[in-house]
Amino acid sequence: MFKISDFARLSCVSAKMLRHYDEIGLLKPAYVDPVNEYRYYAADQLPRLNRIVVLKELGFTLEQIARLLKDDLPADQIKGMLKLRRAEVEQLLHAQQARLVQIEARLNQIEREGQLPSYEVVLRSVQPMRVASAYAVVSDDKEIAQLLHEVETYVAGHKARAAGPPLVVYHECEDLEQEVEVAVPVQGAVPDDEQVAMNELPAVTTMACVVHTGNYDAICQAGEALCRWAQAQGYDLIGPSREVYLRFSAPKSMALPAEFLARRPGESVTELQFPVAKA
Amino acid sequence: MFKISDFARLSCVSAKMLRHYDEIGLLKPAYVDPVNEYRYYAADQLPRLNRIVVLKELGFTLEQIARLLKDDLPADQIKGMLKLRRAEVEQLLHAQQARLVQIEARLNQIEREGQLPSYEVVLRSVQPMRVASAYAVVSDDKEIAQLLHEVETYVAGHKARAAGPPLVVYHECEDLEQEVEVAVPVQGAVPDDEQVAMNELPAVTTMACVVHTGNYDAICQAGEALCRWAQAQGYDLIGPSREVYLRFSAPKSMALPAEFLARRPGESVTELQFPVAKA
DNA sequence: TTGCTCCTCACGTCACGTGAGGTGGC
DNA sequence: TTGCTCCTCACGTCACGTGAGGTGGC
Repeated sequence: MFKISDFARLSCVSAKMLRHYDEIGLLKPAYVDPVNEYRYYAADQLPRLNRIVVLKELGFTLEQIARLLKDDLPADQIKGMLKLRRAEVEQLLHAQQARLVQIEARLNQIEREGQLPSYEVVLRSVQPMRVASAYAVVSDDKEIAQLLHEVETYVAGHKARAAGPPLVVYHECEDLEQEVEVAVPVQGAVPDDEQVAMNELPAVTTMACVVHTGNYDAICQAGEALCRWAQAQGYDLIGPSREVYLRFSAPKSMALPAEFLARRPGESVTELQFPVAKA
Repeated sequence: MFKISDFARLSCVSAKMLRHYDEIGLLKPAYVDPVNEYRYYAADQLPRLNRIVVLKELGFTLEQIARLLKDDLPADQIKGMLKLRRAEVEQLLHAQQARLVQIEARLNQIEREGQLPSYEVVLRSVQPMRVASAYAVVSDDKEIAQLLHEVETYVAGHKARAAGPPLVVYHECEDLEQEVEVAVPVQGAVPDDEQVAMNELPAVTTMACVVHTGNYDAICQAGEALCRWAQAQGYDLIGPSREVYLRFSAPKSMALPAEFLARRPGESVTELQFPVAKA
């Protein structure tokens, strides 16, 4: 019989860990002195402890190890747990590889530009959205702002609550003529008129997003950053892109109603969203 | 300004996480209502949050992210942290790959034998050890047991405390003649005589160990398991092997003193130790 | 007798998730 | 007014590490 520190030395497992394994019932000492509660381990407990150590190195949790070490556990179940673990490790492996690629991309990028990128691209999935929206073919941002104002006024006029920031969906582009859908998410519904109607924007599984802050005229920079990112990561654009106005501040050149501008102080904040998929 | 749930929806970061980031000072809301403590976030806080999300995906801790986001952090430091992270990820990657190999080996093994292996091999490093030991050329286990008894008696006779289980080091082997060192670790020292002397067993960085329980005559099975393991893992034997008697029970054929046997009840437990290195 | 070893709490780790219980806002 | 949202605790996670404070063993 060995005292805990001797058994710890023999097995290269710390006394604290041995106490922990005792506590959770994974490896009970062969004998516990009833007077002073000293733990005593028998030599033939070492194989079990070694097995615990090895299974831990394979990445099993202590709870899983306890299950694996039940002596009546059929080989099929053991195989099942190993296969599960294998799948998890493969998963982790791919995640780490992806990480490594991202880190290296960032290192290269910082090498070139001397700082963290000005635009961060994040992937997310967006839910379907009920919107009041108006379609139009426009060639100018000013027209979009104007239309947006109209849709918002219409929604407000019908006592519907806006359920999120307004946005524009860029449907088709021919020459300089752009078909856009100017949309305001709403809870509930508003009646249709000739211009505004209730629509549902579809869900998008993988949306690449980038936020542009400041002068709206420079938003094309954000778009370029997003395109470069998609290219580098091997993503393709697979649907109409969106522009979400998280904070709206119209360029000075736009003559918009004063009350419209007053409600949107500070620099504009716009999010570009590109539906993408791996090429 | 957005309420926490709106900002959570926009960013795909849970409200709980936002509160957490507030608490640790990573992302404070732009405004907190002094009356009801409601948090309000500004649209232009989204780029920072996106950056947090992206850096988290790279595997940085929140504390590291906080450091990375200090606006006066020089590019060199950012590069340094990225390189450090890259090294860690590469490390993890290799560890996962090694794991995967081990898991697959185990799956194959269980496929063949229908159960977990009877012997678990573990790697550990062993410290140098002060021992009282006797050299001998033997051809029979019985002689070893006899010699061990003599060394133990000698140590006990000089009132030295045994500092661990006795062991045998297998130094050289020619034909059937085996040069062995029978050793008892001691604290302090004993005087030398013609047979027993103080020696130091060297440290071993990588010792492949396997525990054999039960009939000592079958210990060669453990040795074979260890050899197969070393072969499969690409390890070479690089020094004299050891046999540690964690619990000694002599085969019936050995005529050992009764008092010697009486102190060692139950089945014998022996650990084989092979110093190894990657081929 | 002295120092060493063992014991049992209790707290910390890391990044939140999950209630509990209570209050403000539309 | 009702239900929704927000708030602050407090506890749990996972596998221990790190003391604190006290007692037994040689």
